[in-house]
Amino acid sequence: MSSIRYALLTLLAREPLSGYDIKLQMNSRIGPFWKVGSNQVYPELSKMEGEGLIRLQGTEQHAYRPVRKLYEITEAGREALIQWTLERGGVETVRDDFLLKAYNSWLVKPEEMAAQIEEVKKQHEERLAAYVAKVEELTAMLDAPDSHDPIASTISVVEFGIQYERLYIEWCEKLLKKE
Amino acid sequence: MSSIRYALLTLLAREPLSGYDIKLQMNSRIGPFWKVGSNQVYPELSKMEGEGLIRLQGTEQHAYRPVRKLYEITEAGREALIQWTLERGGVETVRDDFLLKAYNSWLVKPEEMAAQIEEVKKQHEERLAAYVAKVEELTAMLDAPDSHDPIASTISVVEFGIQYERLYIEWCEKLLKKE
DNA sequence: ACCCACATGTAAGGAGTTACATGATTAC
DNA sequence: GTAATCATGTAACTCCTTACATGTGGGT
Repeated sequence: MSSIRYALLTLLAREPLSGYDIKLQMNSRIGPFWKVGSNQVYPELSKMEGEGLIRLQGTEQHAYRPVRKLYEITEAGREALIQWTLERGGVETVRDDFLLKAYNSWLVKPEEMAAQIEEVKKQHEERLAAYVAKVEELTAMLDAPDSHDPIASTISVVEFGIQYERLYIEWCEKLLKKE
Repeated sequence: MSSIRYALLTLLAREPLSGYDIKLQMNSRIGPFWKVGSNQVYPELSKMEGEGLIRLQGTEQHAYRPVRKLYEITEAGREALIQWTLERGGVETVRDDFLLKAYNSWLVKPEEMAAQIEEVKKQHEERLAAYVAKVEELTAMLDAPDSHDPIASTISVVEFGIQYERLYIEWCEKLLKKE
């Protein structure tokens, strides 16, 4: 279960990063799929360093700022990540508040629900636009289609995001028609 | 934030239920969207009873078994649920392990990843079949299309599930082609 | 004046998982 | 005899969210 550590390793397998970098990438690149707060990143990095999954590559100091600690993945970390990647797990629960709210739509006035649906739809349209831009950016970076290129893997995942947002938007439209 | 209490109220708004009933319904009807364990259900029911959102409708005793406590929603509970339903919230994070694993596919041998993808695809196909059966069952129960019928709301949510599983399966197939 | 970006971290608490405890009954 | 179903509940634990704390420079 404990997947946050694999989320960190996933990013570190590609390039050395600081805790702050990881936090930023989580909230943009694989953004809406995974999120972490600083409270989880820093203690987890320490733990993982203690277990030999990552090591401190070096530190940087820019003027007045706190020391920036760059971590890199170790061979043991890479192996642990590969093992986890091939491990099988159960299907996840979706756990989306709005699905529950839709389940309650029979309780409220149709016009009030419609306003709510429109709002949710708008949020997902914004995400869709961000994903589409991301895929275009990534595709430009990838010259040859190669399944061993990390960028190709990233594109696949973001494409899932695009399909998901499209489905969500279409579903919202179907709900609006029913009201 | 997204608290379990509204999930309980959502079910109780439709019919009086015991904690055990709620647990069962969570793991079948709105199943893979939400889940609860008994550790959460029973304390939360007590809390909600104390706050006047639900009340004990009565108890049943079948032979040797523990007393079955049936709860029903109160007017205050209904109002709280309606308010929450119309409240706006942010978009949720998807948080699916397999998306992270796919993000790591560049690290592993294509044939090993393919086996993993096939396995995941199979799990989602099983879910899809369950949802399709559920929708058919619900549609048969609904005679007139009416947006104030709770069954209509349920169908909408399960239809989301169907679309989601289909998208997941198609995405798996696309991954397999890329390998 | 005030907030944001940078970069590390801690604290408090709520949410969620896994396992356990009771105890008779039915099914393999 | 082993497990599952019914029905309640507790215990121990991990995970995740929200907020705080530090401290300077740059933008509005």
